[in-house]
Amino acid sequence: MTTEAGGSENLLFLTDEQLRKGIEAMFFAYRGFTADPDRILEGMDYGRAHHRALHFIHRSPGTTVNNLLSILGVTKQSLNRVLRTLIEDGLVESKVGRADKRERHLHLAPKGAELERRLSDAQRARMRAAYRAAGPAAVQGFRQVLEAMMDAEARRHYQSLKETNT
Amino acid sequence: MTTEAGGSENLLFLTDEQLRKGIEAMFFAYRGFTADPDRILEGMDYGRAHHRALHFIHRSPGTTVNNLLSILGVTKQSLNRVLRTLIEDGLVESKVGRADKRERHLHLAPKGAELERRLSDAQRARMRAAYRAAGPAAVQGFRQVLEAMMDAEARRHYQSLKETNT
DNA sequence: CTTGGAAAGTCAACAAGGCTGACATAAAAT
DNA sequence: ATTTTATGTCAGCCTTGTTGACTTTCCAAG
Repeated sequence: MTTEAGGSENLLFLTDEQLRKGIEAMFFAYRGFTADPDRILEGMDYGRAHHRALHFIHRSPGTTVNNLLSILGVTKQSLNRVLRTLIEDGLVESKVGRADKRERHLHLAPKGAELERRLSDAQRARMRAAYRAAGPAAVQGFRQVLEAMMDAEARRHYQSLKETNT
Repeated sequence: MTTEAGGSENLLFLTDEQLRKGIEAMFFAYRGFTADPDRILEGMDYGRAHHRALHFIHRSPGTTVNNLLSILGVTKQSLNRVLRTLIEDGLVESKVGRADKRERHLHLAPKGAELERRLSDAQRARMRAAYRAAGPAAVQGFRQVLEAMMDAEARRHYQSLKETNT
């Protein structure tokens, strides 16, 4: 109980209003976050679910379907629908595992890598602009709060994605 | 061009890897952000869309349908489906405008206020925990980056929502 | 070697919540 | 008097999530 009603700046900002404002920030920002890729995808036969699959296959080449399922947090039926079209259309390659032939290892084919790059470029451009506008200290705080907001399992996945330069 | 390739800590962190990590943080954190209210709503006849409507009606009592549409960024048909059930079930009251009788002004009825509070309590609890874990400085950065990530119109809406104590 | 169970895939059906288009009504504005 | 605005509603479609049932493949333990 070191920080109960003492009102160090540790607690002062935790009013309901402040928390609601944070909630609204998440809501509005997430819309912006998805807006650019969504615009690119509309008209194509793909949607946000395809984008997510491409993103994580790009990030973890050779990942298995099961691993991808657990990262994305959807059912295999839901992912399969998305993955099937990506494979059929030649954006993703599915290779039978060498050690365990039940597993499928997923890689981006050139077409998939190209679409992923287009989507990612757009999304990173917005993220870069936001980072620049807010500054380096803000970015650190941004990441800290988001990480603390994740469920434990999501945080595990998040942390295990490599980052070359923190 | 004061900060081009100079590598002050202004730009060093803007590698693609860092930006991707930010993108992933948004993805995983948003899942956590919606998880608790979603759990409360499952089994009820309501979903995330109902939650959003309740939230913003609570925040702006007496708001019109058109204003709510513009905040939520959906079509009137989509909102109407949600709003109709909330009104029929007695969670939301729709009052014909006094000045302009075409408008409907929306308020939470007691039942609606109670559900909104349950949902908000859960969501605020997670936000509070994340804020506490990350600390006050991080919170400021979090909000700055999110605000910079919004589309201009969303930012307008965001900023016009009152906050008693920044 | 057989068998249990994990990994993957598929089919069917359904729900939430987006969307468009068309149309109706009331009231305000011109 | 006419047009525009705010709202509501019907019908139909799409994406992306869900459950449940079932099959095939194949590793690994008995």
